[in-house]
Amino acid sequence: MLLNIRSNEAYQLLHEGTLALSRVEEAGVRIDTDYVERTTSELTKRIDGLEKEFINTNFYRHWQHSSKGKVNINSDAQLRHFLYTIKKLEPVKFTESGLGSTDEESLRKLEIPELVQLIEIRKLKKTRDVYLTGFAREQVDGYVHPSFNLHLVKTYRSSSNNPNLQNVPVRDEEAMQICRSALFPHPGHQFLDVDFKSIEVCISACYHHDSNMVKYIRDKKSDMHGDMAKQIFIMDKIDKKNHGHAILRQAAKNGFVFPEFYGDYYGDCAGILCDWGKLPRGKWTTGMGIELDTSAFRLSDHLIAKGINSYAKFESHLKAIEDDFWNNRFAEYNEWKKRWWNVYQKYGYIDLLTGFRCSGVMDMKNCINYPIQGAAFHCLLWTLIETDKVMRAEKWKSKIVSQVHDDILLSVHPDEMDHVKEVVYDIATVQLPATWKWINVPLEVEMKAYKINGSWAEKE
DNA sequence: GGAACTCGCCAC
DNA sequence: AAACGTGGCGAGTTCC
Repeated sequence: MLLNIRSNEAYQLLHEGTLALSRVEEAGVRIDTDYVERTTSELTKRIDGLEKEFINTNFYRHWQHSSKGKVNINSDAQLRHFLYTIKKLEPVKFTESGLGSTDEESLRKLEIPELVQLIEIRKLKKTRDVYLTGFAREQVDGYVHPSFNLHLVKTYRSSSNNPNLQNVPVRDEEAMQICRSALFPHPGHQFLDVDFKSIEVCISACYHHDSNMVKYIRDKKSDMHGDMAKQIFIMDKIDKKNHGHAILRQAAKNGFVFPEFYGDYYGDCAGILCDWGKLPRGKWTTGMGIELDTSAFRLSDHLIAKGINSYAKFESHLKAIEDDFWNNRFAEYNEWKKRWWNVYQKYGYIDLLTGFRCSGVMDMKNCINYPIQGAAFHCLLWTLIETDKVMRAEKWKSKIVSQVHDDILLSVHPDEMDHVKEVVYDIATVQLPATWKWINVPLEVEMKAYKINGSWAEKE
């Protein structure tokens, strides 16, 4: 990756960031090696059992019978050949190089029970082989010391390896429990997680200054995702305390707002939202899709009542919303996107607000996303550097132990907890915006403490 | 026979 | 036409 540094300040950020992250690496994260060993062999037993079950199915026998040599159930190539050439099933999607996909989504959509078993085996193997054995391999005297790199990523974000602590499962409850139960703060400490709230949305506003977007960020009573949920699901109001409303708001956020910000379009959003809501691609009738308030009231009932009774109608509904989103609600953001793309096409590069330059082959989505992702991460990096300075000056027992894009993980001595929180809060929300004058919206952080001596799976 | 590579998948 | 960016693994292929 070409590091193109355009200011002394940018140089200084990387220089100090590298030193601060080397201290994070040195501090390390404690691992319970007995737990890792025990759990690895438990997982192996479970995987062996599941594989025996799988091998006893007619599906597997057919697969083996159709194959020249011994079937390797871990081989996507062999599975692909069996499903799409031997059984002549129609792939639901294709890989980059045009082959039938065998990823989880594809296997689920084929609705073959044995493939669900295979998905479970894949998941457990990944948990065991990538995470648990990775931790065991990398640990030295009961601590892992992941590298945090600042020179590898073309967006000027960071990356992590040996082991990678930036992709430890969290959304999948079972995988999260298994992996994060291995990782601990320093003895007598507790983890503290500091998270910038919607930092990429905030940083995007620093580039485009869209007045409606700035209003959404500044006005705590406004609710962008709630407003989009109202529009997408045709509702008068969204009450965050109502469960049915809350899930619709979440769907609007993950199925429309973020995809649109990243450069996706209404057609994909329709697919994402219908998959999420368990609605089919064709005509909709009563009683379809996920439950809203009660089991009697389903998503299709709600949408049909609003005049949307098919996938096609929902898609054109989203098309109109997208049009309103970019040409009305966030028209200034949209103008910025066009200007930014023109700048790249004319000069061959774009500059981040933090003094770094992105060049090379980029499409329009890259041009929009790189500077936002990079500068957002630089807010985190600046916060980490300044926290590290205070930590050393005041000789804290507490340490910074990890970092991922908009999130800092500390191992905190309980006596220092209140002070650490205060210092980090002040650096992130007061000192940072005061230092980088281009930050034109308030920044917020959320802090979550974990149990004393508790693993990374045990929130307080 | 092993190193180095690509692909596909999947975790964030 | 159609989601940004990573790291790491196993399978399979190619090269020496």
